[in-house]
Amino acid sequence: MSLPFALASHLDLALQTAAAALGWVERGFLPEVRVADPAHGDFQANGALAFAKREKQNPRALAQQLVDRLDPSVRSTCEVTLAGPGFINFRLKPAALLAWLQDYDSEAHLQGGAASAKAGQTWIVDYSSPNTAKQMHVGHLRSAVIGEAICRLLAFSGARVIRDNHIGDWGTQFGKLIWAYKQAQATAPAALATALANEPLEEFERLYKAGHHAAEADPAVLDAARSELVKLQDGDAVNLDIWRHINGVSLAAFQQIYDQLGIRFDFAHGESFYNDKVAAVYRELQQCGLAQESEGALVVFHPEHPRFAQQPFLIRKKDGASNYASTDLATVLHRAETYHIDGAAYVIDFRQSDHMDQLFLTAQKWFERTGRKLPRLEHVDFGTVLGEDNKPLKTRSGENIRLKDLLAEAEARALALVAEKSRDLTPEEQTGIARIVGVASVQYADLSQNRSSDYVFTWDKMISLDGNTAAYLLYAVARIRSIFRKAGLDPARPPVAGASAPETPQELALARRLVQFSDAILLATSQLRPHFLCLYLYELAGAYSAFYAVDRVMVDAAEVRARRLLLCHRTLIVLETGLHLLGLRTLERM
RNA sequence: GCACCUGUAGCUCAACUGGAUAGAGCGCCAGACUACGAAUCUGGAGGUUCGGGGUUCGACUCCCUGCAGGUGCACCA
Repeated sequence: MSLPFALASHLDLALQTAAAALGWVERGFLPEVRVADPAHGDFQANGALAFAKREKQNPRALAQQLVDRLDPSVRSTCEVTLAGPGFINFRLKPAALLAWLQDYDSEAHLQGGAASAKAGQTWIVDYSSPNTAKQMHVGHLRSAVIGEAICRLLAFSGARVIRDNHIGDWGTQFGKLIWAYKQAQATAPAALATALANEPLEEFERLYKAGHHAAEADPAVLDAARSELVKLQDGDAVNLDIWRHINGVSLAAFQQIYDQLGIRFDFAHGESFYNDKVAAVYRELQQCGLAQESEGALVVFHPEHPRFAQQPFLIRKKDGASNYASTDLATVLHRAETYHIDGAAYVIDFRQSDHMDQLFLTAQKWFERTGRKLPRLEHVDFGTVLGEDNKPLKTRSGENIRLKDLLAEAEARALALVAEKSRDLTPEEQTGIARIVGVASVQYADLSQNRSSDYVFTWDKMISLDGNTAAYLLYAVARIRSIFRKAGLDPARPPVAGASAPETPQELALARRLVQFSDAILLATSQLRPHFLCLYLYELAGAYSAFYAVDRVMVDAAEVRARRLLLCHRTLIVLETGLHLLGLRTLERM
């Protein structure tokens, strides 16, 4: 017996075939197969209900007809029952569970099963995107963490994924910064050189603040700063050098954070990259009648829209300068033409929803009028990270919390816990474990929640080992690995020959959870919501812990031992695969 | 003022986009280690899903309306 990776879509297909024989497909019948409450079965099909409603017929009778036409192979793997007003329930037989588990025996095979969903597609993911000359702070966390998980989910589903860090490297902050830099160079060059050698990004940040304050106090400074900006934008060699220096330093500092989070971009095409591409945007949008002059600026209105009929999409400022609307439009075009993308996911704060809506609407009309094919554009929005006072998370003094400090504190808290719980490990081992647990906890706390809402950042809840946390999942992984280690077995080659089908309630519950991996992947990927995968992994780990508590693995009966080792091993690879998809690192022991 | 998001157990969150008896964790109560890691597991109590209407076999989910909080709305991204 061999079973497909995605059992739900397999059942879906079988039902569609049966429906076609009944002539229902033309009338719009959809099976609607989904994971069921375990009390009812493994999967359920609800389609007969909606169809019966439209056809004004008895849903239960229609469901019965469907079941009668079902291919016999379905009945050989599932118990099929009718329930309630017309639900069709499917419960996999133990032998079928075993067959699936035997087939999907490695991360590579799981991926092979999942890879058909987005095969042949190219997606670009636009995430993280901090501004240069500033340190990354807690406000940059979600885009980076969620964006990385989405990249991995898309790639796992078979897409070619391009990771683009759309950094803010062309903002107005550079005028003040360059002015202050030149000031410092003129008055205290040695101190400047030392500071830049030791903590370059901190120094640039300090310079920016100095420039900002000076400009506020003295209009002459403000003018000077503006003229530095104009010189930069006109290509002044000295200012360009300073600007490059700032960006280089910034990217290096960002990369330290990205290394901790396991992120590596394909490129970082910031706003400056699109400098020479915005003129074409102005020209085309005017030519196709989308853009118009208003109050000296170039804007796009959308007359059919309740808000954007009045609220302009401002693509060129009255002083002629570009802004992020212009560069974002240029970016859409560049990505579409250069990479032939099928879709682009913008992992950006919900506060920019208006901007994204206007961008997408404008791009859609622009592409339509110029005969281009528009890729799917998705705003993957997310809420704010709040402190326990339900206000945006800040330090006690009201500053943004630097991401560097946040991750360091997570590691420190994890270390305190590891040192307490795992006294038998060496200090080096404890530190290594804390590094992974700390960062994973931060990542998981963010990912496990529906990204649409704000979330409250609580140290205790995050690092704690109870509930839906990274540590709970990592602990489950460590316990499985521990069994193999103690038994002297290689988890890469588990001795599972002769395994019998799952039998005890806990074995069955665990096996059922395992075969639903594909559903979790599909759900998380199709909606670009990693929390669905988190929820699944948490439930899987829970099913494993329940199994572990009741069914001893290393028993004498060979067949029982083999099937329990099989369950352990498959749980291990699914947990690890899932955690890696979320961007987390996993552990041997903790 | 207009628009968008959010409102679910004391707290933090789920509920697969209209499906079956709204589920978890924390906290609280009661249990389980001389066998593979108790950082665990098993039970229990806890709900007018913000209020009020409506749509239908069926609503946390869709529509209308009110309330509360957050966010955005012409040159910063």
